[in-house]
Amino acid sequence: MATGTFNPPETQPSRPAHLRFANCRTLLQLLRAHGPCSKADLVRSSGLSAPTVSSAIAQIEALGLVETLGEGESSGGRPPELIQFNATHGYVAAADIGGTRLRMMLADLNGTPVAHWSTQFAADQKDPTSVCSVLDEGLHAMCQQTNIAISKVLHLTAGAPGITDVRAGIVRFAPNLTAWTEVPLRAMLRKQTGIETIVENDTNLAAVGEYRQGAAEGVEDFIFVAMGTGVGAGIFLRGSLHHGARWSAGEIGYLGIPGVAREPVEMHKTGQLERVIGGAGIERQWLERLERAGLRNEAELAELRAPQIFDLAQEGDLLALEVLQSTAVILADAIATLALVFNPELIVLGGGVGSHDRLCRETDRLLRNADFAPPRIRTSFLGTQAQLHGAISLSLSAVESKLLC
Amino acid sequence: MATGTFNPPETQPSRPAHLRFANCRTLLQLLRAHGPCSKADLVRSSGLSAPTVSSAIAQIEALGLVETLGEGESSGGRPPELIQFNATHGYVAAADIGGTRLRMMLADLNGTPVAHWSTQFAADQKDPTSVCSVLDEGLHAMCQQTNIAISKVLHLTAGAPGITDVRAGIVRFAPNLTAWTEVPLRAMLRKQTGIETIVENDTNLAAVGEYRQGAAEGVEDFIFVAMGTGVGAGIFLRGSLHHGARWSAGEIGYLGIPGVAREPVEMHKTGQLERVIGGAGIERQWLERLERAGLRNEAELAELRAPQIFDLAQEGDLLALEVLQSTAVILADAIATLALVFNPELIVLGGGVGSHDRLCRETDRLLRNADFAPPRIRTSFLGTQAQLHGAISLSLSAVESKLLC
DNA sequence: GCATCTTTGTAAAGTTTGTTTATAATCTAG
DNA sequence: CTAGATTATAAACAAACTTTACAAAGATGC
Repeated sequence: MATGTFNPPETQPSRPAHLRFANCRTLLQLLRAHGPCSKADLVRSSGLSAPTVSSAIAQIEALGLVETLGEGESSGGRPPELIQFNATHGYVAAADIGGTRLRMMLADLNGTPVAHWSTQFAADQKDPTSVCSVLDEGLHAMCQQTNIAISKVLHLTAGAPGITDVRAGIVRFAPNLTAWTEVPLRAMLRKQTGIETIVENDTNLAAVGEYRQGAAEGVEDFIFVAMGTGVGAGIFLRGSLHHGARWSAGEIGYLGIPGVAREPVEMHKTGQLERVIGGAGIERQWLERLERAGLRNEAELAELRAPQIFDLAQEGDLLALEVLQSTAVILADAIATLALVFNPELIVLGGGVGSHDRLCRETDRLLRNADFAPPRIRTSFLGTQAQLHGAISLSLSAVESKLLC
Repeated sequence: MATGTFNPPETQPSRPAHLRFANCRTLLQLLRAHGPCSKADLVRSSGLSAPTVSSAIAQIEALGLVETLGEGESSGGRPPELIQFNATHGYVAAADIGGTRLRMMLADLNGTPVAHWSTQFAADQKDPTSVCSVLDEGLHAMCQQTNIAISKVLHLTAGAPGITDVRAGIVRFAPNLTAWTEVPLRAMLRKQTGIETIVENDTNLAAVGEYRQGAAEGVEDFIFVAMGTGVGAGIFLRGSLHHGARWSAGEIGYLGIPGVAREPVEMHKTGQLERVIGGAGIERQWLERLERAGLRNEAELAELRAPQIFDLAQEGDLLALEVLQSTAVILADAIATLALVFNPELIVLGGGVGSHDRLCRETDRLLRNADFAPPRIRTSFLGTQAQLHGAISLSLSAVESKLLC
C-alpha cells in the first residue's frame, strides 16, 4: 500500500508549491524532534540541500514558528546559529468533563503543561450549557494565570464520559452527566470559546494519553481498560483509536460473565460485567462477605470504597483478598476475550479501581495459566491525568497540520 | 492528522521527481477508474494542466502501462485519442492452501480472473515443500492455459489455514495442514516460483475478498466470521485487516459460551466455541438429538453434514431446526461480544456452515432483541471464492506501488 | 602568530516539473 | 465553406530543488 514516498489521500494534483510545503513540514518535525540545532544539522538529518533548508527555514521563521538562540559551540569551524521550535507560538487546551467535576489543562505546542484548573460542578451546573460556560471560565482563568492571550489558544479537546460521535462532535449518550443525550458539544464549545474543538470519549482520551507518554508509549496495539464507577475500554489499534461504526467500540461493561447466562444488552442499564467488577459491584461483594462473616455492623469496614478494600487485601485481610481475587478472575476472563479477538500487545489497567497494583498482578497471574500468549498487563502510569494528556495530544495533532497554512 | 495534500511516511525529503511520480500515480489511478478516456478527460478529472498530463502519460506509456485505442467520437471538435490502462501488462496469482486441496487463480491487473486451477492433495503432499511444488505446478499450468509468460506474473498471495506472520512470511501454526509449525512459506514460495509473495491467513483473505467485491464492499469496519470445520474471524477495521500483535487476532474459536464455565485457552486443542458450533459440533448436536428421538440408526440421517442439517431445518424438520436454533443462540452470543468490543458496521457470515442463509436470518433475529444497535448481518457473497479474490486484491495492492518504478 | 583546514551559511547557475499562452489539427454546425 | 469547438502540442515563464562556488569565522598545527 505504501509507496514510501507520497501517500495522497485522493486524486489531488501535485504542484511545485507542494514540495515546499512537504519539506517545511519535514523540517518542522525534525526541529521539534531534535531540539535546538543548527541549519547544518537539519541539512544532515533531512537529506535536503543546504540552500533549500535555508530558504524553507526562513519561510517557517516568518510564520513565527522558529526561535533563534544565538551562536552555539564551534566544532572546528564557523560556529552554528542555533534555532529551535517556538513552542510558545500557540497553546492547546484540554478538558475532562467528569460526573462531578471539570478538570482542565493548558499546554504549549510541545505538549508541556503550563496551567491547570479544576472545579466541582454545583448541582445545577451539569447541563450542557452550564458545563460549556464553566469550561470557558476555566479557559480564561488559565490564560490569566499564565498571561497568555486567549487568541493564542489554537485548539481544545474535551472528553466526556459517554458515547461520543467524534466526527459530528456530538455526545450521543452520557448516563453520568444527568443523562446527556445527543448533545452537540463541539458546536456549543466552538461557539462559547471561539476555539476549534474536538470532543472525545474520556476513556479513549486516557488511552491516547498512555500511548503518548504513559504505560503504552510506542505500543501500536493495546487496550486501555478503565475500571472505576463504570467499566469501559479504549481501543488503540495500529497507532490510533478505534471507534467502531457507531462510536461505541470498547463498551465492555456489557460483556457476559463466565458461568452465568448472558443477559440481553440494555444500554440504559448497568452492564453485566460492570455490575460485578465496577466500583459498586466490588463494594457489594465486600458487604456480602462482611455479612457472611458477621461483620456487617462494623461501620468503618462497611463504608470502604473499592480501592481501599484492595488496599486492605494488600495488607493481608483475607476477606478483602477474596473480593480482590474474585474480581481478578472475572477481569481476567474479560481480558482473555479481548485478547482472543484483538490480540493486543498490552493491556493497560486504569481508573480508580483498575489501577490498583495488586489487582493487576493477580489478574496477570491468572492469565499466565492459559497457554496462548497473553498480552502484557500493566497499570496506568498517568492515573487521573491520562485523559488530559490524551486530549492535549489530540489537539496537538489537529494543530500540527495547520501550523504551516 | 491529514493535511489534505501529502502524507509522508517518515521524514523523507521531497524533490521535483516526486511531483512527477505522484502525478503519474494519480493519473494511473484515474485511468484505471474511468475506463477508456482521452487525455483531455484526464486533464479535467485530475486538475493538472494539459501539457503535464501529456508528458506524464507519455512516461507511463513508455512503461507499457497504457494502451491506445485509436480515435473516439468527436463532441464538436477534434476527436479524442482514447487511451486505457493496459491490464495485461502483468498478472497476479492467488493460492488458497486448504486442508485437503489447493485452489488457484490468475488475474490481470484489473483483478479480472483469467484462469483457475485446483487439485486435491495426495496423502504425501501436505508437507510444506510438496505444497510449494504443487503450487508452482498450478502456476505454470495456468500460464500455459492462457499463453501468458510466467515472467508476466508479478505477484503471488497464498492463504493458509493457520496463524500467519505476514511481515515475516511465516506460517506459525496450522493444525489442519499436518500441523505445520513455523513454516517460512513466503521464502519457500519465493524461491520455488521466483515471484514476490505474500502469505496470509485464509480467513483474513476471505474478509478482504468480501470487502473488495463481496458482501462488505466499501464497508470500512466489519468482521468476517468463518464457520466451517473451524470457527475464526477476519477483522477488518478502518479499511484494512487487523492482525494483532502476534498475528492471532480473530481467533474466536476459543471464546467462551454463555452459561458454561470458561475453560483455559489451549491452542493445540479445539476451542470451546468451535467445539459446539463448528461443523463437527453441529453434527454432534444432531446425533444427540437423533438419539434422543430414537432415530440413531437411520444411517442416512446420521451421516448428514452440517450444511445439509441446516437444509433440513429449512425444509421444516423440527429436530434439525432445534440444532440450527441452538447454534444460532451461541453464534448470536459470540457476535454480541464482537459487536460490543469492535462495534463493527457489519458481520459477514461465511464458510461452509456459516454461509447458510437460514442460520444468518435466525442469528439476526436473536440479535434484534438486544437494545444496543447491533451490526447488520449478511452471508458471504463470494462463498468459497472469497479467499482467492482477497488474495488477488492484496497482490494488486502490492503490485500497484511498484508499477511506476 | 599565521597559514591551513573545518564548519557554517549564502549566492549563482543549472535542472526538473509545473503552468500559462500560443498554435496546430480536426471535427460539428449553420 | 466558414466559424466555433475540442484536442493536443510547442514555447515561454515560474517555482522549487540541486550542485558548485564563495564568504565568514573559528580550530589546529607548526
